Amino acid sequence: MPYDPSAYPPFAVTVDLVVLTVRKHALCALAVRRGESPFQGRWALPGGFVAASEDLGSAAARELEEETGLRVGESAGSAAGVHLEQLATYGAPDRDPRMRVVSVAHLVLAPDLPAPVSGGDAQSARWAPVHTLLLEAGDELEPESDRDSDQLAFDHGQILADGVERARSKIEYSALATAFCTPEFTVGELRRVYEAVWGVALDPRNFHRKVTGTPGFLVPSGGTTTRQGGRPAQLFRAGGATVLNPPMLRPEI
Amino acid sequence: MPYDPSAYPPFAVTVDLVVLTVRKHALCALAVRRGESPFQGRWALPGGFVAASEDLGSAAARELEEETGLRVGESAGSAAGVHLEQLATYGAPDRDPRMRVVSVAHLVLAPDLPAPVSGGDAQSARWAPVHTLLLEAGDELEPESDRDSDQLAFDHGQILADGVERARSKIEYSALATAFCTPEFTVGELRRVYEAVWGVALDPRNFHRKVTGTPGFLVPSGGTTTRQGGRPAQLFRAGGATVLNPPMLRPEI
DNA sequence: TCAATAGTGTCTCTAAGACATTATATC
DNA sequence: GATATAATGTCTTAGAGACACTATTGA
Repeated sequence: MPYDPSAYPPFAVTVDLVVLTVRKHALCALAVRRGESPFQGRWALPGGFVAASEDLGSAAARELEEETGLRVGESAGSAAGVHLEQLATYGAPDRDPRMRVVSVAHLVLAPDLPAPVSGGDAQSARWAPVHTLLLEAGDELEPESDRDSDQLAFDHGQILADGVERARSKIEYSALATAFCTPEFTVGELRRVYEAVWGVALDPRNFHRKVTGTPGFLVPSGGTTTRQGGRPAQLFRAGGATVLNPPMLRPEI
Repeated sequence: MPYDPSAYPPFAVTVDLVVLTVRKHALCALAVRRGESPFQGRWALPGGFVAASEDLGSAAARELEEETGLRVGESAGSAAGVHLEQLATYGAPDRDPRMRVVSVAHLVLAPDLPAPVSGGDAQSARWAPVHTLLLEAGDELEPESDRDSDQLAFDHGQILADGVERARSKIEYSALATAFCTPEFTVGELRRVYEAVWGVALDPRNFHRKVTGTPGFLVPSGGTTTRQGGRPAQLFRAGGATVLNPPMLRPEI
C-alpha cells in the first residue's frame, strides 16, 4: 500500500473541548453560541481547527486559552491548575454536513472562574449546568417543538456526555477532583466537588477520613478559612498523588 | 470563522490496531512487517487509511478482519466475541515523515487464535509477546546497535504501551477479561488470563471466590472439561455484567 | 443564643488476603 | 501409585457505611 497523498481522502481535523467546572454546587460546562450555519444560533462546544504543524494537545490548549484565558498547568496536566487530557475522537462521515471532519475531543477540568468567560463577548459563551445541556429525549419539559433547538450542535451532546462520564469515573480512582478547586481548598469544598460531579450526597465524616487518610492526596497548607461560614476549616493543597488506591467508590444508585 | 475546505490543512486519517491476546501464559500483540519505506522491514501495528465515507470504528473493524479474519461481536463490542474499542488518537506533526497523518488507535481483545494470522502471509505478521515489543531504552540486552531496529515503527511503541495499560486497567473494573477466552472457559483459564495480562500470580482460592461471587460475571454452561489436565473443571460463559463492582484490584508492586 | 460548618470516635459489616485440605481426572 | 488441576472452608484484617457528639466561627 504505497503512500500517495492525493490518493487518500482529505480530512479536516478539529479539536473540541469539554470544559467542566463546578459552580454553585452544580457541574457546569462551557458552551458557545454558533454564529454561522449549520446550527446557527445553537449552542456548541468550543473548538477549532488543528493547524498544519500543531500537535493535537497543543491545539486544544490554544483553543482553551483563546476561549477562556485559562492556561494549562505545566506538568502534563494538573498539579495546582487546569487539567487537560484527550477524551475521544469523533469521525462519523455525516457528523458535519459540509465536509469530512474528524474531531479529537479533549476534556478540561477547571476551578470555578470569576468571570463567565474572559475572551469573546458574554452573549456568545456561557457556563451551563450539564443537566440542562444533556436533556435526553425521555425527559419531559415543554412541548417537543422547543426541544430540538436546545440540543447542542453536531454530535456535541454525545461528546459532552462522554466527557462528563469520564470526569465522573476519573475522580473515583485519581486525585483529579482537586483540579476543580482553587489552589487552596478545604475538605468541605472538595466534598462539594464530588457531590456536584456525581450528583449525590456524601457522608462528611467518612469523606473526611478517606481523603485525609489517603497518602499524598492532600497536604495541609497551614492556614484556615471561614469563607464557607461556620467553624474555621483547615486549608489544603493538592498533594503529589495521582492515583487513589483504594479508589473513592461512587455510591450506587 | 467560516468554513472553507481549501483554507484548512489537509490531513490523512488512519486507524491503527493494538490487537491483544493471551498465548502460552503471555500477553501478545499482533505485529506486521512493513514492506516499504519508511521503517521498511521493521515491525509495526496493523492499520490503514480511513475511507471517505467510513466511520472510524468501521474502518478499525474492516482492518481487523483484513489482517486477522476476526469479526467483531455484534453488541458494540464483546459479549462472547472479540472486543473492539477506541483507544486514543496520535497526531504529532512529525510522526510520519511523508505527510501529516492523524491515527485513531483502537484496542482489540481477542481469544487465542489457532492460526497465527489468517489473512496475509506468515512471514509478514506474527504474534509477539508485548514485553519483547516494548523493550525500553533502559533495558539491557545486546549491544545497542541492534536495539533500534527492534523498536516498532513510527510511534507504535507508545501506542502499544498505551493499549496494554488500557487493557490492564480495564480488566480491573470490567468483565472484559472474558474477551480473551474461548466462548466456554474455566475459572482457571480466566485466572491465567489475568495473570498473563497483569504479569503477576494470583491466589486461586481468592480468585475463584471473587469471580464466582460477582453477580453476572460468569454463568455456568453446565459442562466440564479436563483440557487443562487434572480434575474436571466447570465450564462457564461470560455473563451479562459489564462492570465489576467492587472491582478486581490488581496486586500492588 | 442560634445557625452554620468543621472535625473526631466508634461500631458494624463487607470483602480481600493468607493460609490447607479434599476431590477427581490422566499417566 | 504419582501428578496435575479444581474446588471449598476459615481466620484475619483493611476499609467503607452508618451512626452522634463536640468545636468554633458569624449573625
